[in-house]
Amino acid sequence: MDRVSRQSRVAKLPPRERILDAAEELFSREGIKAVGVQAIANRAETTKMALYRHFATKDALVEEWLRIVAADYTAAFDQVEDAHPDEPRAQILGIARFIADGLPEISHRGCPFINSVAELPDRTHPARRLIEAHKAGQVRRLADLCARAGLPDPDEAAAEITFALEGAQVSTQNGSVERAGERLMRIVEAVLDRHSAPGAAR
Amino acid sequence: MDRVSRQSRVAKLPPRERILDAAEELFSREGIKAVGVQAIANRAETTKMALYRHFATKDALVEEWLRIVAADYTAAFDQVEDAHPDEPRAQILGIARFIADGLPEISHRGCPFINSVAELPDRTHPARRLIEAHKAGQVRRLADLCARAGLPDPDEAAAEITFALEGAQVSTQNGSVERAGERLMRIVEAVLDRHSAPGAAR
DNA sequence: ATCTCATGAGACCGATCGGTATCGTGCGGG
DNA sequence: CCCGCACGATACCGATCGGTCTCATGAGAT
Repeated sequence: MDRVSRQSRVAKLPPRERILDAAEELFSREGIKAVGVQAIANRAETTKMALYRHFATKDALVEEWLRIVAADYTAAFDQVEDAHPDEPRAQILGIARFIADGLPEISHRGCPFINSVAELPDRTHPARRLIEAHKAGQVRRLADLCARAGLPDPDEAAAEITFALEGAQVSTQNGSVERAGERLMRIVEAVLDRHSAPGAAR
Repeated sequence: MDRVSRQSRVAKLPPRERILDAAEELFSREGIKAVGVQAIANRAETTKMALYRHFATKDALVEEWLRIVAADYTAAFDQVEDAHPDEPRAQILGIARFIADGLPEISHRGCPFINSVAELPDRTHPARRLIEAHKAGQVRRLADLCARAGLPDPDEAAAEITFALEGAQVSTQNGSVERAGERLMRIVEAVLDRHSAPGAAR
């Protein structure tokens, strides 16, 4: 995610890095199918040949791009957890805050995973497998935090929080809900409260 | 939504209908960009020329397809509301039930609107405008029902329900959450309870 | 019986797709 | 010093893209 801010122009990085930067920019802005390898090479100020020297196929580049995005998310979540050691509730809220704060930037462009899955209907495609593994890992991670927070049904709580996180991104992308960030935070707090309330299991 | 079940083959419908049926099938299964007009014509057992006699461009066909899908959803919601006249809470739960019941069918294919937005990054594209208008209308509709149900903050409640509906579809598509339907229903019930509770405004 | 017009069939267009081959050049390590 | 190798530029490949054109045919209305 901090990969985007790199200036990437004057002090030229090696071609492979420039290609990945260009792919990040173009894939997340226009979509996978809408971007040709020539366009990526142009934006990376290199050539198609150089691209194919580092990546076997376009699909392999897509996969590597998604692998990096997933790693960035995971690293960001690690950082949030480290900021609140042994405070699972604060860690969950920190993750929600991280997504909420990202909404304005993501606005109308959308989550790269959600968008990419839409373009990868084949569940056996390596890139799609990567996304599904990443998302499943995030849900497990949330469930783990919920368990550590002492919630009696951590899987249910994690699922509810996940729905809210994904829904907030989708609804921001299509502009149907305003102030999605604040609402997202309120929802997550409410989920935590409801699940930790003693007799409130419906 | 019932358009899918049409047999559409032996007792041939007029070409325009067959083309729209083929578009529904292929666009929702493979995505917009992944499907060529030739493939649509083939599946509709007609020709590209016939297709272009009824639709000015591929984009126009995409737009018409989405218009029909949106109308189908709206009609389904109408039907749910009619089934529970003057019972806004039951109407809201009925809408959630409708989405929850659709999850297994949608499974791994995803919501056509969410998927299409991912392939339409240009917010001025007519098809994207149509989707955004539809989604905004659904949120307004939910907020209206929430208001009629006497909830003190109908916009907030509608946003929370919307997040849950969208999130459930996304998480079902990428396989990260099991039994999403049951969980969706529990969330919506909890949102209604929390917002109708007297002193519970945080 | 005839006229009309939507249809079906298929060739064709320029552009672009993902991917490959060729060749020149320049920089860095032995 | 010079040799190897990654790089850049360019041309090319077959396939497919969205979209157009021509023409034969067939069913319905008059």
